[in-house]
Amino acid sequence: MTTELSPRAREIVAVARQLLEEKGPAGLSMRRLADRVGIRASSIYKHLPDKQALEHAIVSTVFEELADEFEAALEHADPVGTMVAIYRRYAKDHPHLYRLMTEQPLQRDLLVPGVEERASLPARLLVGDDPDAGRALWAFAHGMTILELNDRFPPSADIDAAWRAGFDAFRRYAENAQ
Amino acid sequence: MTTELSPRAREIVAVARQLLEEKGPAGLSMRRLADRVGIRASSIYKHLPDKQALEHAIVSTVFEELADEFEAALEHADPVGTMVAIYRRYAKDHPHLYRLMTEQPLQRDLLVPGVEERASLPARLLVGDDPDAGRALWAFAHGMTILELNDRFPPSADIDAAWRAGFDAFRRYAENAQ
DNA sequence: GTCTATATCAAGATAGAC
DNA sequence: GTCTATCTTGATATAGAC
Repeated sequence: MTTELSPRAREIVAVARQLLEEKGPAGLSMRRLADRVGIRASSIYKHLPDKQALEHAIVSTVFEELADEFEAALEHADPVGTMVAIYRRYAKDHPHLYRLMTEQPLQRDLLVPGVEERASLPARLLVGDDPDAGRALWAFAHGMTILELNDRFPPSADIDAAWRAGFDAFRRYAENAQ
Repeated sequence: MTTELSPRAREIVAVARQLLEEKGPAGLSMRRLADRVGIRASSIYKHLPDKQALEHAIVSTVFEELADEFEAALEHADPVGTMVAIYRRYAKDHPHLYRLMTEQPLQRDLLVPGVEERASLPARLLVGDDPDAGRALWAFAHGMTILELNDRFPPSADIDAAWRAGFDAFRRYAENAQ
């Protein structure tokens, strides 16, 4: 459980997160992590059971960070647009974290309880009271984000325009539903 | 270049594809592949320069297969709906192939020339003459697909309904644009 | 075009001393 | 809570004989 992490474990997780952001998933090995922390790889296992736990602890910090930003966006004039912009921005600034967070099934019992819900609650508020449309919008945002990260759009593509088109489609959908 | 693959190389690629589908990316090693083919790992390098080339050869076969299915869908009454259904279905039936195809930047010079375009041409036809909306729809479809594969929707989510909501949003968007 | 043999490197994880 | 030493497993890839 990430909830009961010791202060020392939290330090290690913070270093691991930095390492991942810098070097990518292949760069996050227990040995390299230990090097940065200044201890031996075997010592990490005194603080965290295994690599999976480490990764999920990192993901928890990301969820918390995103949730904070989303909640702050509720104050803005256009919260929906702001949150989508935050989402896109965050992925661009932290591509490896974004991948870690989305590119694999989560083991939810390894997360800090509640963080996933906190980070997804704003998304559920986006499209009126329609959770299905909310998930569809999330899928669109994730699709755009990850396809861009993976360089899957042709060089000629106007990615901003694609974001606008999809966003408009969902906005109109939400308006007509009311 | 995948274009100039020898018949023997093609056999190896076909076995590799099967292996990937069965065991996932971690299961696709040169050794295991060689085992299945009935030769030694080192012999593979007489037919394919490296693993990257092997993976891109597999991806090319997938593009071709998908393109064929998409083009056949043009005959249907509702080609748009049919293609989206094909897309979703294909990913569900071949999750590892789908991941291989989408979860990394492609090195396009390693693909059979033209296959990517063939597979994406139907997608571009979906939303009128608006390539931005077409890309947005693709992003939506990919997002839904990969989030479902990665088990990222909560158990309570009605995934069919989310597909419908997003699809409706884009359909209405396309109708209003005309 | 296949083989044997090997280079090279890396990973996650554990045992047990201190 | 840290260490040394080690286990176990795996990978991609090359050299050179046949």
